[in-house]
Amino acid sequence: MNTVDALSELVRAQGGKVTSQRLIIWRALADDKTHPTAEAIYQRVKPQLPSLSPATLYSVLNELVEWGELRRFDAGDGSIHFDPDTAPHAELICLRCHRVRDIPTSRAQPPRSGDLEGFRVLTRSEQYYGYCAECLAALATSASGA
Amino acid sequence: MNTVDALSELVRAQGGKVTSQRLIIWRALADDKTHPTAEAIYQRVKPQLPSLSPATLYSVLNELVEWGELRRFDAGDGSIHFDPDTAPHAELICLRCHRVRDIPTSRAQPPRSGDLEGFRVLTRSEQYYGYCAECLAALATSASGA
DNA sequence: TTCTTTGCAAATCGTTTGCAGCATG
DNA sequence: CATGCTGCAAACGATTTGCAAAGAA
Repeated sequence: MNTVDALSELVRAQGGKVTSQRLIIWRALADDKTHPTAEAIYQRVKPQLPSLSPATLYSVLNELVEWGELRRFDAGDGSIHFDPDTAPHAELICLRCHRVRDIPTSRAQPPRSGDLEGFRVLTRSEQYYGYCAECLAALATSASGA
Repeated sequence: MNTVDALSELVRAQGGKVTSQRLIIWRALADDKTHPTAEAIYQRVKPQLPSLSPATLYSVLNELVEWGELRRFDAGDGSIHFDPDTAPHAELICLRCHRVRDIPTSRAQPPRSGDLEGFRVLTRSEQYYGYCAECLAALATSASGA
């Protein structure tokens, strides 16, 4: 995600307004590596902005996603997770306990531009789905136990 | 996604039953490259199984996801999309019109196993978010027009 | 002042749940 | 025959909507 200053300019350039709600939500997201859900972000921001309505939060999150500043992904636990980290990395997602862990990705090779046909890429997302060590153990136990 | 035969064996190995609902849904998904939503799959299967309840469809889809046979991802249009294609490829997703297009990925390099700490990877997912040519044009128009 | 954004609360809609009957193995 | 699965319909919960009031430019 960009800096608060850069986002402010972006909003103004679009004829929008830099409100305190936007500022507080942007700051709450800065440098976040926890892949929070909307609910988690809400709880985090609430103390600084007790009157914040969920509708506003969703609206701000959605615009960040549309600007390519925030990434939204499905961890399979029924709710959507957000990630403001635009540095190249991948997520390891357990299909059983739905925990999410970041891992480095050595390669940051975008697809050949010839394949893109005019598409402008803003963010990339990479996920590895499988089972974490704990769940593998649990599955092995239940399999032999049954 | 695996073949119907392989899935049948997998189900039986778990003490499950190969029902006609599972078979029909599996077949409907085979070789699908359209990234359908649950709703789209429902409409596709309905004619062959008019009594199918959404609950059953979701149940079958969810177990496929947990087995690593089906991939689920967020295209930002409010509903979840599915993809049975396990061959290495990436999706190009437009943040404005939410259309999804497949592109080849030359590299299929999994992360160094040292980083995985016992995690067993079943499927990988790669998405590029941005704007398609049409939406870029529309954005340029509205920007100059306003 | 003007026009975007907020907050509220109700509405929406995709998805899940609980349970009785049914079909598979 | 035993158990897992299905269909139904209600419940659920995350996200969105509409509108009047508030605040940024």
